[in-house]
Amino acid sequence: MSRFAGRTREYPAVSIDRFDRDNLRARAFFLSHCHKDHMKGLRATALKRRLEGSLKVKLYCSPVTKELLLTNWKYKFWENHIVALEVETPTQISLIDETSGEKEDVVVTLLPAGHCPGSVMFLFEGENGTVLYTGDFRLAKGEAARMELLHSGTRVKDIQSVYLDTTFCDPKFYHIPSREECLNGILELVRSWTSLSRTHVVWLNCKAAYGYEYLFINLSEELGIKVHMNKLDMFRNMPEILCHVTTDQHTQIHACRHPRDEDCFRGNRLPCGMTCFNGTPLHIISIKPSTMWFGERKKKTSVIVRTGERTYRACFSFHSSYSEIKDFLSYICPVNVYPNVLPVGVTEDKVMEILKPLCRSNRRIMEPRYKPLGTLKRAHKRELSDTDEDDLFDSELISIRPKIAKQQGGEGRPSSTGLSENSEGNVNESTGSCKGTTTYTSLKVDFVDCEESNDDDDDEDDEEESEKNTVQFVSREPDATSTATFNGVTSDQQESNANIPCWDEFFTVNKLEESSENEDNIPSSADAGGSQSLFSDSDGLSDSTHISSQNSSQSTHISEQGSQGWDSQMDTVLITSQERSALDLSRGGSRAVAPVLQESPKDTQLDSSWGKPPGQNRPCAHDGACGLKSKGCEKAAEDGTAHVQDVLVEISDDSRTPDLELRRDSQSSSDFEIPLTPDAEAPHPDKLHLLYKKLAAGENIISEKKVS
DNA sequence: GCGATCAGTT
DNA sequence: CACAACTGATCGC
Repeated sequence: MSRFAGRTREYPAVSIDRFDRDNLRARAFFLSHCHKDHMKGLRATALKRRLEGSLKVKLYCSPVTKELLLTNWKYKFWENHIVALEVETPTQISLIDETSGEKEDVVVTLLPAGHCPGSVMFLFEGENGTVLYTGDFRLAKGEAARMELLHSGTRVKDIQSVYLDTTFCDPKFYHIPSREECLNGILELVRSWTSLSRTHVVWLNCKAAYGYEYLFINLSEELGIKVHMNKLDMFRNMPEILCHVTTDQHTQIHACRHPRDEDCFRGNRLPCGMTCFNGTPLHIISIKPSTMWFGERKKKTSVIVRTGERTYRACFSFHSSYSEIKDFLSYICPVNVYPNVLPVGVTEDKVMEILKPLCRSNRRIMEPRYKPLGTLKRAHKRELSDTDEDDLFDSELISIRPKIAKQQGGEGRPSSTGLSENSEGNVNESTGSCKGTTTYTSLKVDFVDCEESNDDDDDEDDEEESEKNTVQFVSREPDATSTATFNGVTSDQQESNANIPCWDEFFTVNKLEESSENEDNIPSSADAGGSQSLFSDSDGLSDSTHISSQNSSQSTHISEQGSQGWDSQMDTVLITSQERSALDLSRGGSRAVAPVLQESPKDTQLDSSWGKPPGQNRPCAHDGACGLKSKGCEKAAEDGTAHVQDVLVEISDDSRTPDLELRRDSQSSSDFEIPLTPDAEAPHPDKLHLLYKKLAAGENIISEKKVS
């Protein structure tokens, strides 16, 4: 949940995603997306009064968000006070204080956030610097690099502060399967079930919130089956969504809800009341989208987990994973970063320990003396602000540009973002910065899923036993060791940074190494540390993932989980990924698996999944709607990375309980490689080494590689 | 009675 | 596990 209090330090005259208390005095309001936790106070009487007493106060949001908001009668009163701003279109807004007449201009740009229909990030540019408020977002690795408006010429804009969605900013959420992978897993499961007969239907147990639309669209497009919903008037002006959903209950895919929908399901009834088709009882399975994550080392596993005789859990995430967050932030490389969310059980200090190393001023901290290095990386004008800490802005900002002193007070409300990073800081724990982090380690914990399968403690009671057979995955990856590290963050980051050499690592490797065990969290740099391996790369292979794109690949596979390994009874299993190939499949599984589905349409589409439905390219809503830009999609297509290779489905006994085994190729991808820095070329390991040596010796190397 | 908050559920 | 919502109880205006 967002703990952002509504205002940024730089532009306190605007309130974003919070409309209560002091925010009522804002000169302009911004709404990043239509989820309740970002709409606090939006329909309160205090705000209504505020609107009545003003001619100028407006609420700015994307066209899709406006549509979704106004469709709800409770927000109808906003009708004459909302201004929809086109996505990716810089717009100047004058912030006028109606009592004093004071005016301040800012240019705001909406950037697609990939969180739910209409979700955007807000980029503010004005006298107090450039500020990015991300709202909630899910952007794959490299996505920031593709956003033109985050750049100025070939470089990333000089961003003063980023107010970041840190929902999964904890090493335990290191990897979350890509949208493509998740979508394909669900698609194949739904396909295998619904193809058995007209009475085999699927209930998508989705939460009452926007964000699943791209799933519905894709299932409908691929299978030709519309998705049943309770109502769809909110999409009346969004044809690309509307044509894939229906209020007709006679369909095989349902996403309808009922207050007691779980009970309905247990009684073999759909939430909408359907129980049979032409007199024949329905065979219903439920698929519950939920977040599944994997620690750095264990990135394998299926994106679908069977949790009961007729129940499945499918991986689905509205937020970026830890590695995606780090990739995003390190690419932006702002002077300051403020977390909008604190992951459960994580303190602000801990989050800041992770984020600060990815910001400009901090780099200094890590290697104070070698400032020159910094220049190596980015040509920006960076100034050295030093104080990393406290004054986040002041000193630095000032140096950079004329900034207004005023706000300090503003900060007063710091609650929201926390800020004071250190001030309060307790920091300490770890002292050694990096290492400290390591602790998180709970590596082992990362896993997740499997448990359910085995024990099933929780959820579904009923069926447990049967299930056992089902679930699966798990596997472990043998070597993971060092490699993993490397792949993980490190590579990402590097990629994102356009292969910028990492000086720190060069010098810190050793230590890092030691800690390697837990590395996940090590600050990026640290990861990089692993870089040695980078060079050697040998191991890298094991996971190959990183290199190219990766993530997708991993996703699916197995997970380690030492605990129960596969032996358990899984009949199903699914694996995926290449890696798997590496492993031998011989798993002790019990039953044979019959390949049922042939290949899926290969290319078809994953891409479209998100973005725009292929067929239609109507620009509008969807950018917002889907969040992702088509560009990305296309790119994926080009790479040809994303495909589902084959799927195996095992139908265990009767048709009713299909165990599915899906095997997917890892290559699917979600990410493609993208050179982040346009002109940069990948440094050759040897060269890098040389460079570092020179640098260490104080020699000049500039001419050589000037990045960007 | 409405709204905000909190705990518990899903 | 988490998210985003919903439900119900409590408290205050």
